[in-house]
Amino acid sequence: MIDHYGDRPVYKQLADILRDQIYSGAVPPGKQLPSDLYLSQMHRLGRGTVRRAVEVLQNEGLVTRDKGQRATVREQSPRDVVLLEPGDEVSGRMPNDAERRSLGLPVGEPILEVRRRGGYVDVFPGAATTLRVPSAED
Amino acid sequence: MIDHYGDRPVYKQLADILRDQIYSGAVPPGKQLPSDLYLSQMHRLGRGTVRRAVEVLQNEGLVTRDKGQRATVREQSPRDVVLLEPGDEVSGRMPNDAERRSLGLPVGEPILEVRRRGGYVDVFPGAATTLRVPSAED
DNA sequence: CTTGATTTGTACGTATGTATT
DNA sequence: AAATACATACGTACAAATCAA
Repeated sequence: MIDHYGDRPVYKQLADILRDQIYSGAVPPGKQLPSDLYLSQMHRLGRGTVRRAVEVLQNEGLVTRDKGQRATVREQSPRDVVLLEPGDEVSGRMPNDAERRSLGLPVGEPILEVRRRGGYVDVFPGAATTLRVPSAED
Repeated sequence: MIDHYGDRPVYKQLADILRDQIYSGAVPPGKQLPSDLYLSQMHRLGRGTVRRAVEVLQNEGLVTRDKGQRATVREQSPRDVVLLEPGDEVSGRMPNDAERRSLGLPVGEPILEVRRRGGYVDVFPGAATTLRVPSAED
């Protein structure tokens, strides 16, 4: 239940509820969350508050949102495997808006940045890429 | 200038302006952005629209926000170096709210997830960690 | 140290436009 | 064509943290 008098903001409480439903499988990948209107009536909240809650999940990479469609639970992306080389250095960061568009990334997906020995840098979508350190078998 | 009649939403236009000021060094790391009130008057926008713009930059990891303080441009974190091993696999994702708190991560910082050969998983803050593939010198 | 001003955070409501069903 | 649903943008109000005198 939503507690309007507690310390935790209402929109985070709703985000917690919806996140639990996703983690538990009650709303599995590919399925949609209820509409803004339904959630706002169900929990007696303003629509803006509901939207903030869903936005939290979007920024966590759990759901995608498209205009006119209800928020959809993200499926696990098929991962490209990229082999790393000795001396490579990996870090993570969020893309800016232009990068996200040019790489076709959904909101909530980070970038893996690989700095190669030569000095140049490769970027990969964080949730759709596995960077692998070669072992004897490779 | 903000174009109220263009296709690009106003809050993204303002985010673009502020992002440029950060990238260009006009507002360097450690310095603060102008207040909501200043920006809303300067650009003739509602405060909510300004806050959405700054939120964009927060989710990109460019600024941190704390109640009562203006948004601050993030400094480059000192990076811990972690050595990878043969067979390790690296991917990236966003933390959920609980993870972010327990790891002490700012909003907009992704997690680097390292799956080790043995099967267990280590997580590191994406912007404060360099994962290094050992080379001959190491 | 205390007070008052500034500033952010949350939550509500309303309205309009646009995409999907 | 109509109903549903999301996206944007405005406004108001109050609480809480910070800052400055």
